[in-house]
Amino acid sequence: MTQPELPKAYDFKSTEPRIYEMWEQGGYFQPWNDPNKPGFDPDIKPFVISIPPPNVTGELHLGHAMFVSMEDLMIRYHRMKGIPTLWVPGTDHAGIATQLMVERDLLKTEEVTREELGREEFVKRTWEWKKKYGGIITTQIRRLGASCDWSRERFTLDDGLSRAVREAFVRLYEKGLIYRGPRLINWSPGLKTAVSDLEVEYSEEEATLYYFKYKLQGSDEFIPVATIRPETILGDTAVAVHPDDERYKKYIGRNAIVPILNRAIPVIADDYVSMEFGTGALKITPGHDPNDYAIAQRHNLPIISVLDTAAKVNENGGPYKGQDRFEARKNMWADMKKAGLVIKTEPYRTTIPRSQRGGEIVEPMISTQWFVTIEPLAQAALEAVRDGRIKIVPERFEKVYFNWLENIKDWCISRQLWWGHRIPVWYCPNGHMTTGREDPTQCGTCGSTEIHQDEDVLDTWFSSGLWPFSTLGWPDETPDLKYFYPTSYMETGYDILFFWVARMIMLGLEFTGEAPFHTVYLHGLIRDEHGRKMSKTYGNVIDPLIVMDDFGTDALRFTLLVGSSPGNDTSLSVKKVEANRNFANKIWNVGRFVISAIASLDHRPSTIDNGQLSIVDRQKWSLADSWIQARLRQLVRDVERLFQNFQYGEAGRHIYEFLWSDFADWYVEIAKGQLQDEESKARTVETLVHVFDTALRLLHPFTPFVTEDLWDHLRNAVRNSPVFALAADWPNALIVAKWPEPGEPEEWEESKIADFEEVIQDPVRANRNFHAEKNIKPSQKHGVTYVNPYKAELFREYLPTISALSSTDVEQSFVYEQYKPSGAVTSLVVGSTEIYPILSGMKRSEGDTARLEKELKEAQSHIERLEKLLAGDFASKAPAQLVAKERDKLSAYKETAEKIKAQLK
RNA sequence: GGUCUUGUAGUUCAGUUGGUUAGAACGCACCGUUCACAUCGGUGAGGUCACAGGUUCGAGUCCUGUCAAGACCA
Repeated sequence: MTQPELPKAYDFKSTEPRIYEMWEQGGYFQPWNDPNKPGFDPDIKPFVISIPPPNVTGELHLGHAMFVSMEDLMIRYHRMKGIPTLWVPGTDHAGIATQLMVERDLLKTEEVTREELGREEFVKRTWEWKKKYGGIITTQIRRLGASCDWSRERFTLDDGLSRAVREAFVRLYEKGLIYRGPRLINWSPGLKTAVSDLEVEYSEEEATLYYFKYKLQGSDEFIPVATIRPETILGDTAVAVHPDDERYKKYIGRNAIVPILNRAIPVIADDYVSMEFGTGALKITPGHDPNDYAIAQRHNLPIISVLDTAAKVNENGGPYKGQDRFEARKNMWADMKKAGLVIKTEPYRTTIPRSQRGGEIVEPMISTQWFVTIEPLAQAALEAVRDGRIKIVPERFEKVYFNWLENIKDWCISRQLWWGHRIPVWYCPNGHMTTGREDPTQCGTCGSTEIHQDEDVLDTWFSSGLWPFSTLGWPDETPDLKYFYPTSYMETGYDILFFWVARMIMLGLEFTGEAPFHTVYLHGLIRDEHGRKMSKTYGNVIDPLIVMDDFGTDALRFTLLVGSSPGNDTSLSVKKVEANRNFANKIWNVGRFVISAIASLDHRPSTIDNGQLSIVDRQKWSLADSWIQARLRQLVRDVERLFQNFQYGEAGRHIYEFLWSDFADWYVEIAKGQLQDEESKARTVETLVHVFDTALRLLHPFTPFVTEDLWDHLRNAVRNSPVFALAADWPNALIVAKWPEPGEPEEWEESKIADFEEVIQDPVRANRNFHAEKNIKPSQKHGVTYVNPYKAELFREYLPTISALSSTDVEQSFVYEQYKPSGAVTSLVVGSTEIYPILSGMKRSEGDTARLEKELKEAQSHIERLEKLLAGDFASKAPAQLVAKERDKLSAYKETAEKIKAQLK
């Protein structure tokens, strides 16, 4: 049976879409145990991940590539383990981000603002925008190979999820955990909306500290005060000093006069004021500063707001009314200067609150907003992690999580936007509020029909906080919710631990009574090759789509997965991706070799009579066969252990190492010889198939495309060959092939590995090294004499293998237990083996002697070190096994040293 | 100010119950290719594991401190 020739290089461009199509059409992304289908077994525990929903109108960036690669790996691993596996995909409406995008576009294309368009029309346009561009991100996620169940795709503004949001709001409202009221919040003047504490970023910047005089009423005395924001003087309602401050004690209880406005305000005493800092006196602006707000609460001070929603001075600002906050600052200071109230200004480094979106300076303002009373929710969320119901990987983030929840403030959930879930509360002219699961037609208190709905929408994170269960049908007790909830892992970046993860935990516990997942795995952020943040200004942004075009999805995935460890940032360079493209190509070519070997079995070999495969008969294995099988068994164990510990990168490196260094560089080279021999041919093919098949399975979660495609070719080749029985229980696609099960370590593994190293690897390396050193070309075949007192038999048996791998002449080579060369000939010593290349006219040179001396020195230093070690407390206190190991090492070094000494005589 | 992370080869990083003079990739130097692969093979150079103490028979790994870079929270 002839196989169609595979191309010399792996062609990811044509392969990836074809394979993805095959998976999706094959229904492999759907859980095999499905509560909506016949034959469902509720007792089998599923593995579930909810995708961190990307912005519906977003474009793929490396952050997406990272989480998709990581989650797909987790999903594929569990799927191959035979567990019913569900990965729920979906997108987020991303209130501010999307609204801004649409607004910008409308302004550009139609030159209209959203206000001109009106709310209804604007929301309609945004939906159109979503329909037009909403598919881009999911298409791109598919390109990454994401094996999520697209039949269960959700969007946060879908009817179902909107109903969940409504239900959640109403329940919290009815429980008294949601309230509305004026509070000091963070206001974004550009976006004209409130933002939560989390959406404010603090950056350290150069600012100016303004010192001025707060005159006391009816006197020329004054208290010196400093401020960063002079315009807020307009809203001052007190001057505060420390109660023990000798300088200002006498003024407590008197009145001070607000500059320009000439309002009288009290001088108060409060412990909060630091005597050492600045002038030791503080102006209190409760309307525009959180600390001042707290002080005002303690002292029952009035609160004056001096800015409007655009951060322009309002009617409380007297002459500055209508001026922008920064303009008013300048003008006011000039006026104060004229009035002789200015002391000085000095540069000052301070933290400035800026909007996470857009970067404008956020203004603390008094505003009527909706809040969630967070304390009871936070307590429950703390408890869930403390008692181990939820585990965070890596563990150190638990501390960060505790810290945040222990100091949490109420969550401002209303946003003055149009794109989002509108707050389900209606007001009547009598000031009553009505909420409910259905839209009311009249006021629930007074029955008035003149009701209108709250204009605001909910914070985007309110809906994403419900994501793990809202996507499964909550609040309905759907079959999906019953079976797939709680989910298993929550995998995401540590940057949204508070924004998203903590809120999912709080809301999940509140609404379902259960932790929404049992494990939180946090990955790091991706930086450029020098560890810098990627940003458009630096111009160091790597576009995953271009990388995939150039090197393939597998290469990108492998790079991200292997280059990262839990919770740590990772640097990505295109070079690394290129190297991993080479890895994909390497596997491809190893596959071509294995397949061609299978195809070369043109008749039924005697070794596989009666369907009995020789693979199970270890007696017939060559040393190389045993070695690669032992290494494979080790690999399977290592990978399993590392996966259990979330060490995915390390697992990937092990597989890479095995495939490239062990399998391709050694076993395949040896197999070439074994395939020439009718006696060993079939057994070798079986070994090649078994090892390669297993390795492909292990690698599949990392690089799904190339492994799936190769495995398909492999299976076809096996099925059409005399060794067809090897693939008897293989399924139709690698994606659902059985994950290799680790076996207990067996006695023979270590000894075979040791033999292989001593009899094959070490001599071959020694010969190659010698050839490189002497510049001997592979075509210059020569014989070699090997001398080993313990394993001469093995050396004799594998002399052809050693010779083939080291380009020496097997016919002219010999093996002895004992041997005394005549005269000073070239020699190599490795372990207990002496190697004498047989070369006419090749006498020992100075270089050879120098090399031997260097090796002797090395051996002697080891001997010295080990003798010292074994003479000390190590021998009595260390585990016996370890001591024995070191003793063996010592005697081996001694033997080597003796042999080298003999050579040098 | 508080908490945390990182500091290992020229570069980017591994190195998870402490086990014995440290690994990979890329880069570099030299050699090589008829039959899986130049997206390749072979050989080699390159590190006092930031620094100083401590615990231990034994420390890159644990503890303390210092220095440097960074993150988060105030």
